[in-house]
Amino acid sequence: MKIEELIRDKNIKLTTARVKLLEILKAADKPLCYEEIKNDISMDKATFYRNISKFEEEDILNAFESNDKKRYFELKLTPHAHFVCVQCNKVECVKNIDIALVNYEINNIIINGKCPSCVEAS
Amino acid sequence: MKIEELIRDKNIKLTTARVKLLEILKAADKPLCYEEIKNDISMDKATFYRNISKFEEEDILNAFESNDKKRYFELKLTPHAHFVCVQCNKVECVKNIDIALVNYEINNIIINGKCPSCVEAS
DNA sequence: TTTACTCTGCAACTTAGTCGCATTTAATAC
DNA sequence: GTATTAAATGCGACTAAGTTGCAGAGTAAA
Ligand SMILES: [Mn+2]
Ligand SMILES: [Mn+2]
Ligand SMILES: [Zn+2]
Ligand SMILES: [Zn+2]
Repeated sequence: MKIEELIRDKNIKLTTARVKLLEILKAADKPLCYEEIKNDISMDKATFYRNISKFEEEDILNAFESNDKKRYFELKLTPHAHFVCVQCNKVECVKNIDIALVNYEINNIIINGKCPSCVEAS
Repeated sequence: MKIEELIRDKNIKLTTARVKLLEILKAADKPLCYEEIKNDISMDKATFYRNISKFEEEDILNAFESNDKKRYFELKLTPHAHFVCVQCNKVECVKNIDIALVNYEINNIIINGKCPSCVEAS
């Protein structure tokens, strides 16, 4: 999946800002928030969030609210769950978990709790 | 489980504000946010959140961040998951879902997606 | 290269939740 | 009961992630 094609397939314009943003998200091995991305992009905060919204509308990415009041973003590739540590706020991908709810449409599963190192430390 | 005993078992003072707050949370059949509670309590917003933090420290309640950027609170009784609709922001309890992660400690499972009525409407 | 429309940067704004501080209240001791 | 002390409260000011309005820049198609 090439980034440029990903954008052209959708109803949005191909800009350098968008390509850069999608490249960063594609290279990431976990969901990222604005704070983690801002130093690697030149676009303004408002533009960042407007582009994120566009990507959500176009069904390119998934987002969820973490425990630290920040929103985390990840490209919609293979569906999987996420773990968020309520102590150190680390975000991890969790494959191999499957949940089904009849008549519901599931976008994301977030598991809140303590990660192994925070469990051990407490 | 009587509210007064619940407080006395813990290392916090028994105040009318706390009793009222716990009664509301106990009577609720789903997690509630400050906005949904504020009209039924007389305590200040700061006091509300400070009490919620105390309850969390004392392991009386669970909290999670919803899609609407509000934090939802529920007494820690029988463990179960929660569904949050990304469209109408409705919060529901979901029993009968069980997830285990070795070496992790799970507090809460939040399923994000569209509820049946929002699925139908779209 | 013109035109129409989208995207962008900037600055001002919104809002759930937090913090500092002076006052009140609950719990314990006398 | 009254005194003592530490915790709880109300108020107003503050924080910070994210949003919005607007004017100018860039993209796509003709
Ligand atoms: Mn992931
Ligand atoms: Mn519940
Ligand atoms: Zn952790
Ligand atoms: Zn819904």
